Amino acid sequence: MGTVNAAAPRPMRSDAQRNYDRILEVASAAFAEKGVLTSLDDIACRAGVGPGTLYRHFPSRDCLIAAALGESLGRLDALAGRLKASDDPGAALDEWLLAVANHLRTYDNLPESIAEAFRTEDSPLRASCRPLTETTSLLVRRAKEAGAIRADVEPLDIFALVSSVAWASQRRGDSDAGLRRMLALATTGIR
Amino acid sequence: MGTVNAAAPRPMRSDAQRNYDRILEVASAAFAEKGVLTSLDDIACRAGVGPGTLYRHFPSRDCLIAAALGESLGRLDALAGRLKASDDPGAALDEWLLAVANHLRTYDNLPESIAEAFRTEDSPLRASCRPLTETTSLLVRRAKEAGAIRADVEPLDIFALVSSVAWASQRRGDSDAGLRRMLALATTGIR
DNA sequence: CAACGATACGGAGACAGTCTCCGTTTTGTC
DNA sequence: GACAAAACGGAGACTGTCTCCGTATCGTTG
Repeated sequence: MGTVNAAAPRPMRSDAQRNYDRILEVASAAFAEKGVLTSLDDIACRAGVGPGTLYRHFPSRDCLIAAALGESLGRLDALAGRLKASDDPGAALDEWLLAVANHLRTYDNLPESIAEAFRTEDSPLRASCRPLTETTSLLVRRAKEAGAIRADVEPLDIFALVSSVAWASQRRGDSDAGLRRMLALATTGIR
Repeated sequence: MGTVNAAAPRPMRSDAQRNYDRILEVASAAFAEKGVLTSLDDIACRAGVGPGTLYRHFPSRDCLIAAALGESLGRLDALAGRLKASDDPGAALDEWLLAVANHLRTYDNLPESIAEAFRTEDSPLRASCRPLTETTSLLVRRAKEAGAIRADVEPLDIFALVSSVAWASQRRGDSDAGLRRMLALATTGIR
């Protein structure tokens, strides 16, 4: 073909970009303050746009959540890079799981949304978790090879375990220390 | 005083009793089929009563859930009786925790509702869990005394752990075997 | 058994949230 | 500056929650 390739993503129009940014900014704040179940119309309103505009940019709540999670995800990614180079696979996995659990607590009710997203094939929120599950898989494999954890636990089980601990600690309003404790308790069994 | 005691709970009027029963019956079926988040107006409709009637009998969704849980709770209570008499505290606790986890999976989304109920002092749903947490405390104490589990874990932590496993296994659509596996994995740490 | 007060019913409708449709406005290009 | 494409925004359809109050039913009493 003549054109370079499939999606030539022509840049957003300036007003569109501006609105996109404003919505994202307001949404992040709202999610942080009231959890991911906040009214979307309300977010649109606070961002000074109509509901239609919000839904055009982010067709579903999950899209918006996924976008708002970008920053936290970036931090996780940086950590992942460091941990992949670690020479203590057991400790690396521990640190990673704690970081993932904390990520899941970024917003109230986030664990529920993510768990739900995992039930539908093409959820944007699930897609945003991709690097997260992949890193988990890698670190689990390394830990197994190093004999730091049992050979018969699957990465997905571990992810589920961490999610559920994040869920519980959020429901209980636990502190960071509380999360750490629960996570340690729940993950003892993988060793 | 002359009267027997405080609340002389005069019996329901016959039509009220009939409606109460019908609502409960329909609600149980609806919860079992579609989870505890089903539309209450819809339940009222199917029970052949107006929304007002439903809300008079069960002022909140939690009230209705608590009432619908009665049967499962009865079964748990019977099991509790047996386990309290067991001479193997470790095994008794294991069996109990599995039963509790299964109870929490009675309806879809029940773990969320219960976790939420635990955040408000006078929730009817929380009240309905009372015998459940008490039995857990007792069995945990016995298991500690027998040296079957660590002395530094609290009953509430264990309850939270079981809840979160029930939550996760429900979100994943796990089978009974799956639940059993996850529960074993998550509770290894208490030993 | 009639009549009356207490009890309970039920549905209209207020309210909140989601999401869409389409007439209008803004943008960027020629 | 004019035109087409892109984007806006808000009215409103729809769903679910929950209440209020005029009406119906029940059970008791004379």
